[in-house]
Order: sequence, then structure tokens, then C-alpha cells
Amino acid sequence: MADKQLHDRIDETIHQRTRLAIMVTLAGVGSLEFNGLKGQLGLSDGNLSTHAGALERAGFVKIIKRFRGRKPQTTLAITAKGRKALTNYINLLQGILSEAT
Amino acid sequence: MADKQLHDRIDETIHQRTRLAIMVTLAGVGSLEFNGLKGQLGLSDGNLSTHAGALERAGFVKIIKRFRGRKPQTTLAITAKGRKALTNYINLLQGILSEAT
DNA sequence: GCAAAGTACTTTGTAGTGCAAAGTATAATC
DNA sequence: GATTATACTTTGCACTACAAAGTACTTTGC
Repeated sequence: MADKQLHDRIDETIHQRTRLAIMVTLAGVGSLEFNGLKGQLGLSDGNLSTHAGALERAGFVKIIKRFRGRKPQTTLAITAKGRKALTNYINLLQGILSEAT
Repeated sequence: MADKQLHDRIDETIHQRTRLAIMVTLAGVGSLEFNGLKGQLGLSDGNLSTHAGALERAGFVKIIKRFRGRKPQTTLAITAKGRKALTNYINLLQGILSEAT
């Protein structure tokens, strides 16, 4: 009967602050290497690895594994689904925030 | 050397989705009874009680206990500090979100 | 008038999350 | 060829969010 509450509509995968930072960063540039993202956001290896996995499981980023020379290199790229989810999240938040001001 | 990262500047007390909903709701009306808030946001008693405590500990809301007739009645009221913290949070998020679009 | 049901919360127990430390695997350097 | 570095992943712990259970009454039958 009641509307779905605002806080129920917030996608927790994107709302988490570190993952939000990752998504916003990726939305700007499309894709970034593991270490580039790590440096830009000041994350530990393990932390980024875990959040990257969570975002991949949600289908919001694609994890591309290649070799640069002889070393492994992991790149995170935002997907169409991820971009859409971020846009939805942003629109929802904008709505909440503008109501609040 | 580096700037404080965006995700470090997000206040986790306010960022949590249920507490954000509480703060936004209170910002609109100033104060609400425990049960009013519970109904509007679709929360369980325990959940609201816990989050109210967290917001009080942060100084973002004041918990006022009175008797209406013979029954206890708890009211949550947003504080000046809470309003300021919400504004800061909103401004920060607006910044992040506008960069992302 | 006293037991049963209701009101208004708070506390407890559990499942899930976020994080850095430790681990794995390979490459480069000394 | 042993040590150090690179590029991550996995593990273990501390914390959080939540509903269920608990507390302290009050109101309503009977």
C-alpha cells in the first residue's frame, strides 16, 4: 500500500562510500588500472580488490586482466549497467537532497 | 601531501541510508515522535531505537522523553549541529554527483 | 481486581560488511 | 640464486544493522 520508502530504493552496492568513489571516478574516465584507482582513492590493495569484486558481481564494472610485458595488469571498466545504476542513484539522491534544502 | 579523499570526507553517521532518511525527514519538519518516524520510514522499533541512539551520540538529534497522559513518548528533534552536518553532507554529495554527470 | 493484551520503547544475538594483514605467485635486482 | 619488489587475492577480525526478545508499564476485558 505504501510507496517503497526512499531508503529502500538506495542501491547499497553503489551507496557504500568507497564503491561510490570508485564508480564516480570510473564514470569520468571510463576505465582505470587497479593501481591507478588505488592511488587516486588512497585504498589498500585488499580493500580495492574486495570492492572491485563486489562491483563486478553486481555487473557494474568489468574486470579486465591482461599482461603488460610479463606482469599481470588489472583494469576496471564501468559497464553500461553500471553507468545506468550510477545515474539512477544520482537522480534518486538529487531528489532526496533537493527536498531536504 | 594528498588531499583528503572524497570518500574520507563522507560522514558515515549521516551516510548510512536509514539515518540519512531520518535526518532528511527531520530536516523537513524539525521534530517527530518515535512512532511517527517509525511509520513514515517503515522501520522496526529496534532499528529506529538503535539509529536514534547513534544520531544522538553524534549530537545530530536530541531525544526528548515526555509523558503523553500516562504513557511515555519519545520525540526526535534535529539539532543545529545535525542540520549543519546534513548540509555539509548534501553539499559534498552534490559536488561529487555533479562532477559525475 | 486481576489476568490478559496492548503500548512504547531498549537490549540482545546473529548475520553480514569493511578493512588491513597475511598470503600467493611471479618478476626484477643484487 | 637469494632477496626484494610487483600485483594482486584471501583470511581473520572488528564493527554494524537488523529483527527478535525483553522490560516496564498501562489499558481492557471478565
